[in-house]
Amino acid sequence: MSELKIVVLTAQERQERAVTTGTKAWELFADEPAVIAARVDGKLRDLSHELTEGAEVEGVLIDSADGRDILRHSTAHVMAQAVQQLFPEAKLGIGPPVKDGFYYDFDVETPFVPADLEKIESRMRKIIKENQRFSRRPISDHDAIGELQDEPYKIELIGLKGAGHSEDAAEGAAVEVGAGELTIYDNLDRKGEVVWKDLCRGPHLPTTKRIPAFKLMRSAAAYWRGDEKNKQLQRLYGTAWESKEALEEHLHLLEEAERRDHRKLGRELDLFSFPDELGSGLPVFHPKGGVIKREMEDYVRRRHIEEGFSYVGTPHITKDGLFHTSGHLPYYADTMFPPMELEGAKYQLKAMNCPMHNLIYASKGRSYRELPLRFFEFGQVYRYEKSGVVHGLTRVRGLTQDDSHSYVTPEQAPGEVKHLLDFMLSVLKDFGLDDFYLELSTREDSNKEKFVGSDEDWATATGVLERVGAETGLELVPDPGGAAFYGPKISVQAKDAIGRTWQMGTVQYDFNQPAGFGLEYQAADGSRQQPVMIHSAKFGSIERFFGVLVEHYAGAFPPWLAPVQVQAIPIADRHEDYLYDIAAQLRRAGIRVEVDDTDDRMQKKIRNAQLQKVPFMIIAGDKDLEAGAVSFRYRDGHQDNGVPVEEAIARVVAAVESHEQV
RNA sequence: GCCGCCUUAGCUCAGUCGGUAGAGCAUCUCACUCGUAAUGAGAAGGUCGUCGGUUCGAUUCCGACAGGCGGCUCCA
Repeated sequence: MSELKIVVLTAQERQERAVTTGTKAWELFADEPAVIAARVDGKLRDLSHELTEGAEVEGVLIDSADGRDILRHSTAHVMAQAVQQLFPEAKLGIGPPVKDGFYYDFDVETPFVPADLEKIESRMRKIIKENQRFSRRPISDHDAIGELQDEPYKIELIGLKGAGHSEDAAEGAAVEVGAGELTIYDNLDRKGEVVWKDLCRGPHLPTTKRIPAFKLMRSAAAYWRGDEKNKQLQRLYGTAWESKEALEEHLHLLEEAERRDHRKLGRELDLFSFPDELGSGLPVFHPKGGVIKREMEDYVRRRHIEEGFSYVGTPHITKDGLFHTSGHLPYYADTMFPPMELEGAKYQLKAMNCPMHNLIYASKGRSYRELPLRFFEFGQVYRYEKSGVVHGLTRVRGLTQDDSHSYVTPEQAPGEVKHLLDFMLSVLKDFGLDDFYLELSTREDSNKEKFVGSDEDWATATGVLERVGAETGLELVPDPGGAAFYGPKISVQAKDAIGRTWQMGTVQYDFNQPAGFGLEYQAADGSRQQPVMIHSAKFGSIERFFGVLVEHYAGAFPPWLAPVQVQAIPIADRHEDYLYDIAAQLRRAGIRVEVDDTDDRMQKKIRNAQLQKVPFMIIAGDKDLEAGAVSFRYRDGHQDNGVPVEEAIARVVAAVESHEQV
């Protein structure tokens, strides 16, 4: 038997080894149970992969990103097998790993119900116990089509791959057909007989028993190949992890997210509500939510003025001609509330502010000396979002944008984009969000009719955003096809306290609307030139940002945002006057303070303040009165007793002014 | 918009295999005045989401609509 020279890579070293011909990858990792696949010459392979001369091999650990994907993909196969055993008529769609889990789509007569998930889950446990082997088998397109006669969706994928479209077949389709030759994975029982099979690129775990922990999460419908014109399949979502502990941790994180849900906290903390009488997606802010909203607005208005913006105001409704001029109507009509007819004209609710700002720009002749000219307002807009997408404060039908438009010369554009990005990031940081990445949304060349403007203009605009985005040093993730019809955009994605990302503000480069509105300025040489306008919203929408803040802080806002900053609690009635006096002093210092003079017991008052997540409790009894002091209790339960009144007030004021969390 | 599920007091939820409903918290009243997460007693509060149908009778069964939840598609 001849020898092969191979290289085994680990994080630490590169080890050259000689092995006999026919050696499989698993033989290198036989004493490493956490290795569930191999990376051979940079490509992920099954452990059963046969090594060739010169191969560079690295073990893939089950708890690595690739390892988890493989684990989840294999678990998806187990689920699909269970489904087809229980529902033999189910046809297979696509079953890829996704963030934190996996799904598999099925075409079934009747949608799955929760009880089905339990049945499927227990069948999956049985399959896992059977220790089925995942066995890879290359196959020609022709033979695969013959073998998969009962799986019409798989055959469609093969057809698309044959036509060279495997990558756009559907999100996740690549895990089924990939590029190059097709493979089928056979699930073999202990006797080596094929019990199930699926078209799949792999790689997979060696056997089903290598799935340490999984759980089915929910069922939902999903359009075949992600297109709403196609049939809806039934999608089952599950998750799988390298250990029971990791699964528990994941489930715990989901619970934590539920605990932070802004819809729940909004009710509990009396911040806002969605009265049915108003209609879906139309929030009202209660007094406590109003405090937070006003603090946000006051802050961001002041910052805009500091950054050279002029505060302007525009109406909520306009004749529809304006949106024809701006070019919105052909592209955006579906998302706008339908027009109302009055005096022979059609009036529409405002869905975006930019056209109105353009009118302010156009209200008089403009000189190059005025540029950059920056307008800003809290523009309330109304968008007829499809009923199924409305979601708490993060997706509403009536929203307020902290919307600005900078009118600049083409030469000034890169500088202004940078100005806006830096500004936006500093705003987010002041609200306690400091982990970001950027997304660059561009035109999709294959779908040009969705976008207005020449290739040259798009290239210029995209180039500017890309360059400036890169200069921030933040990760810049491409989002082809995500641009507005009038120009490309950069959006800021912020990570919250438990690692979820939210789309916040945007910067958009627009060369179309200035042309549509005939905007111009007189240049130094006396000629008339067209400005570039740059749209930007720092929060994005006040409502969404509000919702994100609630979840980020889990309702425990830093003092400067907290609706009630100080809850004063007397030990007994006789201490109330003392606290009224301190409260008056705090109010004069601009602090939002309440004295709890209900006839609850003092323990109950503390509980209530705690549940309302008030940052400072100031408690006073006989001891404090004597000493001219108060006692602090913080949200984490820790106390600071006997603090002189003056010092106590200074402490609260300092915390509010510094925007710090306590 | 599409698929599935859900809607009982302000909130969280029981319940009625078809005979018009109950708890805890919150609210109000009274008593208690208390040192760091729930004092006690009492009262009040619901045309069981809306509208139709079936039925002697519907909160319960059926349908439509509205609102919500989880996804898909879309998006600030």
